[in-house]
Amino acid sequence: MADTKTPRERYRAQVRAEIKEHAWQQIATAGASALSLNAIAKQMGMSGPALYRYFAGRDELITELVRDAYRSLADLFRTTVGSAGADLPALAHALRGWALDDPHRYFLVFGTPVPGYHAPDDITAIASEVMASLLDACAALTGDGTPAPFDTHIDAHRQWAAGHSAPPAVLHRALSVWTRLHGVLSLEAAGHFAGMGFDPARLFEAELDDLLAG
Amino acid sequence: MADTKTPRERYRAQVRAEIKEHAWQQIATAGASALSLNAIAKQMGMSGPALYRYFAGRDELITELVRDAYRSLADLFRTTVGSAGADLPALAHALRGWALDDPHRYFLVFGTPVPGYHAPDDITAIASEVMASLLDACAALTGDGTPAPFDTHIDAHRQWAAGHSAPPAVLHRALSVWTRLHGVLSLEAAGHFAGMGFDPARLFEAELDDLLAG
DNA sequence: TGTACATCAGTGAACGCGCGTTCACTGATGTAC
DNA sequence: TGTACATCAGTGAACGCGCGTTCACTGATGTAC
Repeated sequence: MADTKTPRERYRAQVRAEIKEHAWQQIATAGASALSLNAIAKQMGMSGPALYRYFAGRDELITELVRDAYRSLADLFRTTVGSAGADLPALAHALRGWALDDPHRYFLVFGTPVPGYHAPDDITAIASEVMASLLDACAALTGDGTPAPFDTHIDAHRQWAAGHSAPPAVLHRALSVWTRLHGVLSLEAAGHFAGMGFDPARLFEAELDDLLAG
Repeated sequence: MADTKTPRERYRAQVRAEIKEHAWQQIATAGASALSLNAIAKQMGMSGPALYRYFAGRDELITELVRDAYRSLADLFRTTVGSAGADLPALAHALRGWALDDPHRYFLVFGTPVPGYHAPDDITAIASEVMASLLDACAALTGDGTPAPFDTHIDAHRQWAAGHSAPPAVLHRALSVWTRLHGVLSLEAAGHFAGMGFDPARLFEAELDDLLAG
């Protein structure tokens, strides 16, 4: 009873994975809006309708990709915390690597949502895993920053922290880290610094340093 | 010689404007990738090919929309500086209003660029008008912040500042303001704070306060 | 080990759709004498 | 003021394309006796 999967199940899983690989390749090239089932099938040497054996349709495939993207980020954060401890710079650099590794994947998660699309519950659960790692790293920082008026507000609305018992200053810091890193990364990933001349990596470091000192 | 435009020219300009209005409406609803010439024509009660009297094609229309969006932001910043002075909070709030007024317009300018699309020169010229207002506001701030290692780097790569004679700390601050406000605004505009419970406006204010104090 | 049956991956044709774009043409508006 | 002509907005048909998706079917793989 070493492997309860039948050969057919293993074959199915393999083809599903292959479909997703081609889907990612397509997204990396032209963005999520250009994702096409027929094009994937053609790349795999199959006919279009064959994919319907593996996914109910385009929407299900996209949802699966979003889930995998979140999952990969959550895993990355977890292993980073596991090896480097709850270290904010380590998380920040992990995030940067992940974002620049496949910018379109980053935007699939943190960019404009597909109009009319609402993420299923299990995806928001993975999202709060990511947030939990971030909160841990923020809680481990020594300086808690200066208390701001926002902190009392955030203390009253902390359900997004998913039971994390952190003081409001830490919650505030986690939000700040998220928005500020996203600010630099999304502009860099979208190519908005191209042609400006400076090195985006240095701007990222400067932002991170300020974040740690603040 | 009060108006050198012939009636035909004025009619053309009016129809062009009407086409763009419908285009914006369509973008505001479903994003830029869903923009369709045929759909616009149908909305205007015209046949599809008629639009080719006014735009060479879809690409030219989109370029025109991007230009207008930049133009509207540059004008907004200019009039803000004109009435409130080079006041960073005033610019920040103007930007926030502009972003939330039409999130998809915001993303058309600051989001993922259309794959393979490169902005013509006059658009980057308008973009540096926007940057100039931002630099003015940053230069007017009293505290210049603590000098960072990044400042020497940015001093060596300052061509994006378009001749603005600001010390490196001001350039750095301007970049920081841009990335940080974009971080909060893009996440808010894309709806990523929805369901988290707190008030995005307060987070924006907290970020701005910290930006002014830093 | 062999046979009968069920499961299921994949095909090819088809449907309906909307897209951007071209082309020849009509009919109204403006211009020149 | 009237006539001849040029300009140009808009139409309708057509082209070729790719999309997501359905359906009936073939042929291979696995299962039960």
